[in-house]
Amino acid sequence: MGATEGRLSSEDRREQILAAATAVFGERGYAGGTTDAIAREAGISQAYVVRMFGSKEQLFLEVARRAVGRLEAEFRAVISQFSGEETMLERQSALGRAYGELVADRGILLSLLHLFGLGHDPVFGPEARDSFLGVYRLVREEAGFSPEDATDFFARGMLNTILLAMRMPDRKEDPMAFELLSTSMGPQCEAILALYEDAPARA
Amino acid sequence: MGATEGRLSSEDRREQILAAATAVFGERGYAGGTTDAIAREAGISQAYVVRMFGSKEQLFLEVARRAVGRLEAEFRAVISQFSGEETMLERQSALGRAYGELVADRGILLSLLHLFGLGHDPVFGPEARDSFLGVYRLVREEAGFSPEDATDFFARGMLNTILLAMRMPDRKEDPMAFELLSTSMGPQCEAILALYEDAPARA
DNA sequence: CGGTGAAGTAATCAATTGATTACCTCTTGG
DNA sequence: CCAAGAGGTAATCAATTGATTACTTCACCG
Repeated sequence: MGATEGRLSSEDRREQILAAATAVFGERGYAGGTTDAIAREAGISQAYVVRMFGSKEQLFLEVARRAVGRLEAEFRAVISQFSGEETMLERQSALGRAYGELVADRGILLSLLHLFGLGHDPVFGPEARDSFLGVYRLVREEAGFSPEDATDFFARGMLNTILLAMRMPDRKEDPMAFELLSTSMGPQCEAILALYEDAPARA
Repeated sequence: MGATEGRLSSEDRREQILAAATAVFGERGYAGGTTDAIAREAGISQAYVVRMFGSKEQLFLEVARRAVGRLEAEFRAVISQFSGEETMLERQSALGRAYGELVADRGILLSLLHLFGLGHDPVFGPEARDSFLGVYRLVREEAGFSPEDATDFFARGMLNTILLAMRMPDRKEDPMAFELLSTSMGPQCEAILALYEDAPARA
């Protein structure tokens, strides 16, 4: 995301800022992510970040809504392929792979995790609950998961996301950590660890 | 935690500040939790909070270490009761109850969750990974869980913690939310929801 | 051309916040 | 009593940060 690009259309710039904000909020959370860090990541001025979205709060809301949108879109794409002939296990791993795809755009899942930590907030709290329930409803009703299967699926997803948030892959040489990572992430473990190698490490 | 108490010994005051900090950091996270909010919660001056612990960073470190300590202590207490005759399911629900106990002191689990979100941080990142691996090791080696059982156990714990962090119990009248809560928390659901009623809501 | 509107920024502001300092106020032992 | 040390705070600082404003630059159209 260097500063090498010249002028962009409002629409393109908007996308670029959203991408930068997703990365920054994903790493630092809402309170910890500054509009200045986002601006630097996008190669523009801090003033423009704020002006384009009105406020940091609005920007985070858009980041969160995009993230949920991507998650739901990815799930729906998989669900639409269901024939009704699959075993439950097949459905579960298909959705699991969809989830795995999202790891590539790491900020998406991490931003959502940070959103979920803001339940106390009068703005983000309701947003978090609505978002989570929306995805749960999707998996229950459209993917046809039982309450137990859906809960297991989300539980595993949350553990995987937290392992990424804490950068557990940094410890993959530790046998205990590797066991945990590969047990939790299952067959996608290798792919995810590989993806993770090019971690920005823009701490 | 009113301001009704007079002078306390350094030791008592320290405990009180740690309790206040656990609650505040649990709700707002590290970046979002101010030393001033902690001071108000403890009924003392902001200056004293900082002076007692040297820095906000040190304070959060102590909060996090205490939280992990409590979690491990609770687990060890349960594990020490194991006879070697239980089924795996019995062991799992015994540890699950131990986890449930900690919900009473809600800040503990939520502070840990926020710690886990700080994997990028040069100080808190390593702390988070060490802490998590320490508890995992405990469950694997001392409680005798297989990698799969341990992973399932942690996955469920993470989902439960996130549901608390996002205040999903506020939505318990929504059938979908209630289904999710009761499926994830299992038999302890009622007790946890009851505990949650007296949520401080000190947003 | 020239001017008009969109893209973008430098400069600056006001509020917040972690930290520091100098001071106050009890208690307690000699 | 009184000195000394521990508990504790008011006042203040410097840095950070989200937001605002006035300005600049550039593309394009008539």
